[in-house]
Amino acid sequence: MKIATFNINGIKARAEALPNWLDSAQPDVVLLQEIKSVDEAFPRDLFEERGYNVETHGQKGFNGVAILSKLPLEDVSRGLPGDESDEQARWIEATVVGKQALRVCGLYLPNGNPVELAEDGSPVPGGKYDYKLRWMERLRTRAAELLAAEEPALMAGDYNIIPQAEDAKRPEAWREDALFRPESRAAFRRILNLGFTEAFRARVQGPGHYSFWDYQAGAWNRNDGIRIDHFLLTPQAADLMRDCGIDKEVRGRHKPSDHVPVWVELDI
DNA sequence: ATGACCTGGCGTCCAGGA
Repeated sequence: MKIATFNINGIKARAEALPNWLDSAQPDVVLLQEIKSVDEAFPRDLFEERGYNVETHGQKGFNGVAILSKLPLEDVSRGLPGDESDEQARWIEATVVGKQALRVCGLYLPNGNPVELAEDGSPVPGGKYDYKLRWMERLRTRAAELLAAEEPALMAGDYNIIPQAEDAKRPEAWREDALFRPESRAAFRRILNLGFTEAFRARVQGPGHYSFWDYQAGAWNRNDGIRIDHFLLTPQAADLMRDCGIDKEVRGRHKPSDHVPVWVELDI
């Protein structure tokens, strides 16, 4: 089973590029981020006519996540638990029903910029960086529950986290950025250290592997990228992993998103 | 050498992104 994550930066703007990629890559399951659409406006037909079941968790203008699956989806849940007042659409999960069940969670982790810190170095409450770190605390809680179930499960999406210096072409440029600051990376490691496998780094070592290139300043042409889209696998899912990769060439196609798809192949 | 983008929205500029 091939499962992909893809931050599409607006479903309307990707109404051609996304189906084209689906037709060439043939993923069984796709976790989408930044659909930037309400549920009613999501063009389900584009995907249903290709044999996908569609589940969305949309929001007007910003954010928004969705799941496409050629296999049936059950027990769909929308919104990251832990804060009833959080109205941002950044989390959706469902069980993919095949020979063996697979729980998939799609996430769009807050960017966190601008970083606002108090004099003691703590994030200013109510600020965007504070929201990011608090969201990651809630993510850790949900992650621990997934591990406790001891079943094949994964959390994939746009984490807005550059895990290590080798995951950026110019790490020094990101030193003070919410994507690379020590608190952000530590929060990511705390989740990993619960017992997840970061799929890409289990397969590929070394620098030069990115999943995002800014539209500005010719970042793509200079390969000035960062790796911020990740797959975290429970041990039961990691044991099933056959391969993992990044569809880099998608960034060079017509009217691309600024992110490219990342995928895993599971023996399930 | 320098500068440089894209998306959605009660829109023709703004907010948000990374």
